[in-house]
Amino acid sequence: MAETSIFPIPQDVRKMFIEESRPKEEKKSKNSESFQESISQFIQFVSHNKESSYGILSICEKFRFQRRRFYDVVNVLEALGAINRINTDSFTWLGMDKIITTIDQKIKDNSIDDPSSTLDSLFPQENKITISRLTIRFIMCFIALRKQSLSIQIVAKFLSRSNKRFKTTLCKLYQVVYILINVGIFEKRTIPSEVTLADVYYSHWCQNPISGIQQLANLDKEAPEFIIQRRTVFYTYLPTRTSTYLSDSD
DNA sequence: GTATCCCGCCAGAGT
DNA sequence: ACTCTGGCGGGATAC
Repeated sequence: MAETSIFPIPQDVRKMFIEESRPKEEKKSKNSESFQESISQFIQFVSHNKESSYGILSICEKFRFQRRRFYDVVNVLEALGAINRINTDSFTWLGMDKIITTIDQKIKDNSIDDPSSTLDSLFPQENKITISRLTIRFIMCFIALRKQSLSIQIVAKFLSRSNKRFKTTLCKLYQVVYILINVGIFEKRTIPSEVTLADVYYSHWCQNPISGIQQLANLDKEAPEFIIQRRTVFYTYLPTRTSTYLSDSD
């Protein structure tokens, strides 16, 4: 009897199937309100405990994250600078306050407040739709437009304007929103399709005076013209005649 | 019908 | 070879 393998014994039980194989128990409702809980409990935990580093696998188990989902959470938080990945299986928690810093830096690096920056220059092509890049871009939309609320549909339409991957972009934006709501960056949604930036962040990123330009009123009304201009372009990306159903293309 | 988001396949990257 | 990562988007569910 050579190697073959009647049945390869799961040598590494620790990994794989942390959650993947659990839905054996009949149908058990339909969804997992646990994902939300997992996220907030995780944030809670990690904000208090000041440990040098955490293991991805152990966190998954501890908070019952489906592995695939935890990667999403980590990527979003890492993009925002709250987490730093050390290596496979471990990361450090830098803190929620790092988010402000991270975005502030992006604002500078990308000349978001430069009147000569147009929407197209600020949001270039994007073939791979990574959740981390979408996270940053989405937040940048609020800042570039100086808006506290945006329609997720239009944002998806706008961000996918070149790659034609509306469906995928929209799905991912929803994932990002879902996570960021539980992290406190976005507020709970009330109006369908509308996503609102939490006050603290809105006032920090969107109500600060723009460098060169005159002080601006924090009202949607009296924004500098270049902001108005961007908004005009942005709202060109029509209110999709709905369709999560029309997969990509078109 | 539309808005949300659950879910996991499978292709690449990493070791 | 293997495992780890995460792009991708079908399709179920909620409203």
